[in-house]
Amino acid sequence: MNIGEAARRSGLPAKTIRYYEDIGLVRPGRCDNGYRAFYETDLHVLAFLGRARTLGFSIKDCRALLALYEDDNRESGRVKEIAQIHLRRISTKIAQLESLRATLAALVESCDGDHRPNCPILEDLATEPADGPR
Amino acid sequence: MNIGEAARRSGLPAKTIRYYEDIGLVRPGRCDNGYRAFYETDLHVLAFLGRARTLGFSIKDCRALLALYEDDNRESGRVKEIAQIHLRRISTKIAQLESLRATLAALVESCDGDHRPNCPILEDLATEPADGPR
DNA sequence: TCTTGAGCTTGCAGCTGCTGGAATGTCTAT
DNA sequence: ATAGACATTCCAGCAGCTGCAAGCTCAAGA
Repeated sequence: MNIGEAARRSGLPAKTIRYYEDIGLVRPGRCDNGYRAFYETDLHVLAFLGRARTLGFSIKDCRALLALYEDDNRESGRVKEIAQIHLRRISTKIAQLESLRATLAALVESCDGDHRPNCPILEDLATEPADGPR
Repeated sequence: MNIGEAARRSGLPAKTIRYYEDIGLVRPGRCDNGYRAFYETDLHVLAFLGRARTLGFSIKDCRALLALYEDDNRESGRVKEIAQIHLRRISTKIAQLESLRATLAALVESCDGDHRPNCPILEDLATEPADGPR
C-alpha cells in the first residue's frame, strides 16, 4: 500500500511516517515508480510507534522498544526497565508542575487583577531569585 | 559590567543572555571594545526573565510580562490574565501526565520483568490504537 | 616586551519531533 | 489532453537554548 493508506490505517500523518523512515524506525519497500510500499508488518511497526509516542516515550525509547519488540529472545525485564525509567520521568515532571502550579496559583490569588498597576505577580518576578529546578 | 558578571549575578548563562538580546528581551549597551555593558536595570530584567522562565512562562509570555513590568500605567488585570492562562495550561498538562502515568503504571505492573520474552507492555504497544490526546 | 590565559565577540550547527511549503513527478478518470 | 489527487525530495522553521570554532581584548606574570 502507498503512504496515504498507511497513514490512514496507522493514524500517523504521512509526513511523520516519512520522518520515521528518515531516522530508520521503519523501512518500507519501494515500487518501481519510487513510491513507498508498505506491508502489514510495516503497519504494525507504525501502530507500535504511534502508541508508544502517545504514551510519551521518546524516539530513542521507541527505537529500543522496537528492537525488543522485534527480538524474539528479548528479556521482558529490559522492556519493563525502560518503561519504569519513563514512569519515573513522568512522575518527576508531574511533581515539578505541581510545585509550579502551587507557586503560580498563590501569586494569581494575591493579585487584584483590576485597572490599577499594583501587581504582586510582577513584584515576585522582579525580586525572587531566578534559580531553582530548571 | 561585562556579560560574565551579569551572568553570575542573574543566574543565567552568558549564552542565554546573548540569546535574549538577539530576540530583543534585553538591550545592554556597548563599550568601545565591543563588549556588552550591563547596568542594574538590565540585571533586573534578566532576573525577571529568569524567574518567569523558571515559572514556566513562554518567551512570548515573558515578552508580554516584561512590557507590563515596564509600563507604569499597566492594569494588573492583564498580568493576572496571562498568569491564569498559564496556570490552566499547567493544570491541563498535569492532568494529561497523570492519565499517562496511570496507563503506564498499569502496564509496568502487569509485566513480570524477567528473563523470558513474554511482555504485556509490548503487547499493548503493538495492539492498542495509536490515537488519543497528542 | 612577550606570552599566557581568561573572557569577550560573532556566526553557524545541532538538539527534539515533527510540520509546512515548494517544485516536481505519477496515477487515474474523464 | 488534462485535471486533480496522490506521490517524491529538499529546505526551512517551530522553542529555547547550547556547543563549537575562529578570532578579538585585556590583565598579569616572566
